[in-house]
Formats: sequence, C-alpha cells, structure tokens
Amino acid sequence: MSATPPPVVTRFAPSPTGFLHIGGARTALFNWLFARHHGGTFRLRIEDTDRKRSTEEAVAAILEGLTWLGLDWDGEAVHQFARAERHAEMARQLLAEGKAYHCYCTPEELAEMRETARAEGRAMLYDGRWRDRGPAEAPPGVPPVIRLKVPREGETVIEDLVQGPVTVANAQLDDMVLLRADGTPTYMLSVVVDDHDMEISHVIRGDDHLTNAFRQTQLFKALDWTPPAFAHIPLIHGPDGAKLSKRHGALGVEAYREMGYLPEALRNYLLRLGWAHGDEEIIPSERAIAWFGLDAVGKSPARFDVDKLNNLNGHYIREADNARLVGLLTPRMEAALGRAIGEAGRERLRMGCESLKVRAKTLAELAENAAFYLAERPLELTPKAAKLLRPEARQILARLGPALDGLNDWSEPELGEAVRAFAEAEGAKLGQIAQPLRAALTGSHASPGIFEVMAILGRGESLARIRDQAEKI
RNA sequence: GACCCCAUCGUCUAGUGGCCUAGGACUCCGCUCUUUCAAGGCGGCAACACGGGUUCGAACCCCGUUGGGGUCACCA
Repeated sequence: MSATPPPVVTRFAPSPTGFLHIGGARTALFNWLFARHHGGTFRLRIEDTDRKRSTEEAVAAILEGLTWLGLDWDGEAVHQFARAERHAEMARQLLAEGKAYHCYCTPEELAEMRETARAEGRAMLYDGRWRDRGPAEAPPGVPPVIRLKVPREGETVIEDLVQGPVTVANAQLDDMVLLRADGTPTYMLSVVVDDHDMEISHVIRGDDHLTNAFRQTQLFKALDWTPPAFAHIPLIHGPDGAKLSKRHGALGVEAYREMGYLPEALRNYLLRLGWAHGDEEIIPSERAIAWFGLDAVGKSPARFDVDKLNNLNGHYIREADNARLVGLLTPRMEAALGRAIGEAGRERLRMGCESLKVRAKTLAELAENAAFYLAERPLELTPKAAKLLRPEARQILARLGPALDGLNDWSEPELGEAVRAFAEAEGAKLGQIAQPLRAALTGSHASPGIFEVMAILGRGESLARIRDQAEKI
C-alpha cells in the first residue's frame, strides 16, 4: 500500500494594488497549468490586508484580466482581509504558547538598529531585544507588536521544486512581526494561515518571494503545520535585462488586449518564457496542460521580447476563426470610425478576413488593414498610393472602368481574367494595371489580392472608386 | 553592505559526460512564390562569460572570478 499523495491545490494570490501585470499573469498561468495538469484545484486569493493600497478597482481589474486570459479559478475568491480575526487568533495562540512575544520597540529604535547593523557590515535584522523581557518592563503608552520567536541557531532549508534545495542560516532570519501594534496581521502571518486553511499543496510564485519561504517555513513549524511545497519561478525582465518597467512589458494584461493581442497568444508566449518542452513553440492550452511540469521550469530570469509575442500573435490570428475575428474587430473599428458598422460592412469584413489576417500581427493592425473595406468615398490616399496614381495611371483607370463594367459576372476569377485581358490589350504588364487599381480601390499600395478586393467591394463601389481616381476625359 | 539565486546565439530556449564541427524559435539578411504587402518554402549570420580542476573524454560535475538578479518594513 502506498500513501496517496495529497490533492494538488495551487493558488494565485495577488495584492490588489494595481492591474494584473505580465509577471503576475505568468505566475497565475503556471499555477493554473499545474493544477489542471494534476486534475487539482486552482484557487484565487486577494491579498488585501494593506487597506491603504488595496482598491476595489484593482480587484476588478485582476479578475477581468484572469478571465480574459482564460485562467478560470475554482470556487470563490478568498479575500484575505476578511479573515484577519482568524489570523490574529493564531498570533495570540503562539503568544500563549510562548512561541511569540510582545515587542515594544519604536520605529526610531528599529531604524537605529538597522543603521548600526549596516555600519558594522551585518545583516539588517531585529536583534530580539524583547525576546526574553516580561511585560513588566513594557514602557508605558507603547502598543506592542507580536513577534515570532524563531530559532537563532541551525539552518532552515526549503526543497524548492524549481530552485532545488536552498539553505539559509537561521542567524540570517530575525523574529518577524506577526501582529502589528494596531492588532492587524502581517502578510507573513496571513499567508501562512490562509495557505494552511485553504489546504494549498503547492505554492508557485515569483522568485522575489524566495526569502519569504524561509520565514513562512519557520511559521508553519511553530504552528505545527506541514508547509506546502514551494516553487519559485524566475522573474521576467525588461529587454534591457533590468527589472520589467512600465516602459516595456509591465503593463496590465488589459493593455495587451487593447493593443490587439489574443489571449491564447499571450498564454503561449508567457508559457515559453522560462519553460520549454523540447523544441515545441506553438503550444495551445490543451497541450500545455498535458505537458506542463515544474521540473521543466528554468532557473534564470527571462527577458520580455515583443517581437516573439508579435510572431506568436500573428500565428494565432491566422488560426483564428473568421467570425470570431469579425466580432473582435467590429467594436474596434466602430470606435475608430465613430459610427456603427452596418450589415453590408460586416459582410465585407467577414469575406475579407481570411486573406487580411495573414497580414497582421495584432488586431489593431488587422483593423487598420481592413479599414478600406468600410471607408467612405472619396478615399484618402497614402503617400505611396498617391505616387502610384500618376496621370498615365489615371488614364489607364479611365479606360479600365468601362471595360470592367461590361462584365456579366462580378466574381474574382472573372475579374482576374478581365484585368489580364485588359493589360494584354494595353500592352502593359499586369503590375502596371494592378498597382494603380489597388491604390484607387484601397487607398494604399499594399493590400490583399486586388481581384478579391473588387469582388468583395462589389461592382458599384469598385467602379465608383475607380472613377474617383480616373482621369476625367 | 549582508544573505540567497542565476549564467548556451541579440532574445526565448534544447542539451543532464561521449549522439554537439551545439539543435529549434524570434529578429535580421538573401533566394523562391507573386499584381502589391504579407504568409509559406529554401538558405544564411549568430552562443556554451572567464580561469582552474575532476575525467580517457566536458556546454553538461567541482572550485574560484566576473557579470546579472532577488531579499533584507508594524508593504505584499
């Protein structure tokens, strides 16, 4: 009989002090993937114990970001602040058991302590001066904090699933504050109690929490609880190797949404940042779930690279269902147009989408490239398009219009045949006809195949656009 | 400053002692396809930070150096 392993329960625990940024999104993704891979549970906990910095808007932004990314959590989100009383109770219990104590140090005293330590080249730690003093010595009028009495000798080891075994001397860790002077619990206490109460089996979070893991391990032991498994994933850096700044990728996921990235592209990109499965690059979520494991997570930080994100996004746009793309495009284009898009316009987008999408890296670009289908006459010409419409070209258009008007069947193949025949009759190369035609129809020098464009635009609109640019005779 | 962590092409990475004259992807550059622009196909440039060991043999193991990062709150 082998012992059945405890069920996998992971959590994403952001503090609602801002939007869901790209690093947080990756942490959430890894937690989600790990839970889904093991058929476990992925929970969400809002760490809102800092009342001054936490906002409802931030909570909403985080939930929206996760939802957009498709990272669904199990059960209700836990709001940490609501559990403050439970946390405080555990601090008091430790106090009663003699595992914690009151400390009456003033902020000034603590600052002085750090200053001295720094000057002497030691770690800036609390020296434990109230460890063994009784309340009788308490200065009047100073509300105490409760500190945990941690071992001063020996070492604390965590078996990190990503970093491997990491050891730190207990002398490097000081007696952490559990309960503030105002009676509210600190982050360190709240996290430990909540992770225990929520039965979290794996704590997967950013590298910046690695040192917290030591303190939390000590707290778990003081409470006679078994610590969860830890996995500290490397942070994402900016393109310059420095910490991710707002300038680069430290934007909220909603900013990526607005820029026209698809959630599956962002997921794929974030997954490959610090994790690999052989040479695989395109990894849709189903396969990601099947393949994901902490053992394949790299130990070194990765830089954020927009080019690769763009490439992936382009791939997923090409793969995307046209109806879905039109749905995403419509509000975007209506905002740019300042008017609603009618059924005829939607139909043009639906038909044009297929060949338009191979030309775009983002939805923003796709919308821009599709704009000519909805533009009102007379079209505005880009400089390059204007250059194509020299007088000779305009004269050609003047002759081409009537030639096309005679067509019985306004279809892509018929139009192709007709234009080719026209070019031959003119003694011109196809390009000499097609480019001015493109400029007249799209206002640009680059577009999908011109016969397709004419077919989608329809006879009336196409001929009118040609007439707009044709030399008046 | 103290403690901890990291180190393969410009970037993301494969690689766990011989399969590596180091593979893939992005970027960039050619060629091809072509009515334009893309996409696609083909090809190219480009890396084991450095110095010592261990070993018959090191990108892979050990030590050091250098470089980078993280943490040192009554913030999370």
